[in-house]
Amino acid sequence: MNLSIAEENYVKSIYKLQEGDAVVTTNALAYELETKPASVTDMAKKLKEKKLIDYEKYKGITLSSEGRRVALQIIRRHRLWECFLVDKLAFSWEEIHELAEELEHVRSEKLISRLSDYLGNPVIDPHGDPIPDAHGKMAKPRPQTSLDQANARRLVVTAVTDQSTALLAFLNAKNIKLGTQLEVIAHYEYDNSIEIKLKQHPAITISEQVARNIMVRPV
Amino acid sequence: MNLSIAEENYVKSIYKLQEGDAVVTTNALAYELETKPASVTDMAKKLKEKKLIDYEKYKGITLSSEGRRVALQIIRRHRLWECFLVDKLAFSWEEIHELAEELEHVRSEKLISRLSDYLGNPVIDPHGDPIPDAHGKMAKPRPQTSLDQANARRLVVTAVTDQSTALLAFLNAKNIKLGTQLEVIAHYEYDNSIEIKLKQHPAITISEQVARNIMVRPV
DNA sequence: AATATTATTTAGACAAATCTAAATAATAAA
DNA sequence: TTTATTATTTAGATTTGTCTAAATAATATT
Repeated sequence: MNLSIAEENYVKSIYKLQEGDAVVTTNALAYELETKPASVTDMAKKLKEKKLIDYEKYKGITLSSEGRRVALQIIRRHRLWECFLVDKLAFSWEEIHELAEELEHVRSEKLISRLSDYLGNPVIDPHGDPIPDAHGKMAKPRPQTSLDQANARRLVVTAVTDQSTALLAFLNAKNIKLGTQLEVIAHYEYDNSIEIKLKQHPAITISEQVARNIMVRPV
Repeated sequence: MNLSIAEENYVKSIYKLQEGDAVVTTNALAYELETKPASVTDMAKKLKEKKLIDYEKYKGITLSSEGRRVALQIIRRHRLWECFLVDKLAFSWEEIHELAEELEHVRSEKLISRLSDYLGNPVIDPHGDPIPDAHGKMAKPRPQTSLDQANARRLVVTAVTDQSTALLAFLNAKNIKLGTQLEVIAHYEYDNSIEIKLKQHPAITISEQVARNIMVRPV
């Protein structure tokens, strides 16, 4: 089946919003894709026609098994390109998403399998997300939470949700980047600030606002 | 200026057909892009509006200086991706064109400059064509002719114009690939067949039809 | 349960890129 | 130079993906 870029983006977003098996609403999908609910309804009819989704009007959207297969292929392409951009072209993790967003639409099984081999068949991308293999199999996503909600002591940074230059500059100054390991020393109830320590650095205190935008997982 | 993929393909084809300064006709461009003359006329109006081409009705098309700049950028992207596919992913020269055709439309100056660095800033692509630098400067295209019209004795294979599997299989069997050096032993006037010799191989005779589809340059 | 609010869909329109068929211009042939 | 041929353009239609505004369904509130 030959999908347009628009159709691929819909499938990918539905997969993302489903998180397992939840039904995706028209409005949620419109918000995710930065489009209008009416457009989503139009596209839902097309994707149903192509048997990529299950859809009955007013009942929401879920991927069919074929839709899931297609979504995993797209995610595989996206995450492999992210690896390439970071490992080979030395991009930083905050720059890669939008580039991978374009590269992922080049549909060639052979290209992707060679790219994967070339990268050493990685199983997680630079954000710590698992990469589906050629058959769509992938490891369970790592349990990721924002730093302000993490309850483990020893953590590793997996992503930053706010891409503002102000935050990135702050993180840069504090030597916090993707893969940085840190230890939570204390939570201060008064303002919900958090004291953390990086190896070979003195402990620092960060605000709740910053902590909310740093994604971590236990290490 | 933000161009669509369709617009980029038109600009690239006009550049290709111009070969210096020739005026490109509506029909020639339609044939090149595998579309209809009426569609070319429509697009010509749009590209003129965007000041990428000079166009007056019934007078044909030429690129403006801005159009030439854009064309060279696209060609740069295309040829760098071809280098990547061959050098890093071990694709063969007959597979890379259509992949590069898609990759070239990812528009990021930073991506392309890093890719170029990563590849060692190559100045010719796997077909022997020169790669424009970031400012659009590029070496003169090498003098390329089809094997049946070459007058030099010692030649190197730079491209194959017919991508049919039959021809590729034939060339494979005879150990002829991109970069293969060969020597012309004789032209037979009777059927215009050509006798050639590869290093460490016995001389072989190839038909005019095959020779017409092998591009070479003097070595 | 009736009403208000929110979510979703339909109807109709639009822009981009294409097409076919018909009209017109340019060029070649008689 | 008139006629025939070929090239190009115009007019109007089509497809894809989108939109706005209005209508309808589902859900929440009083």
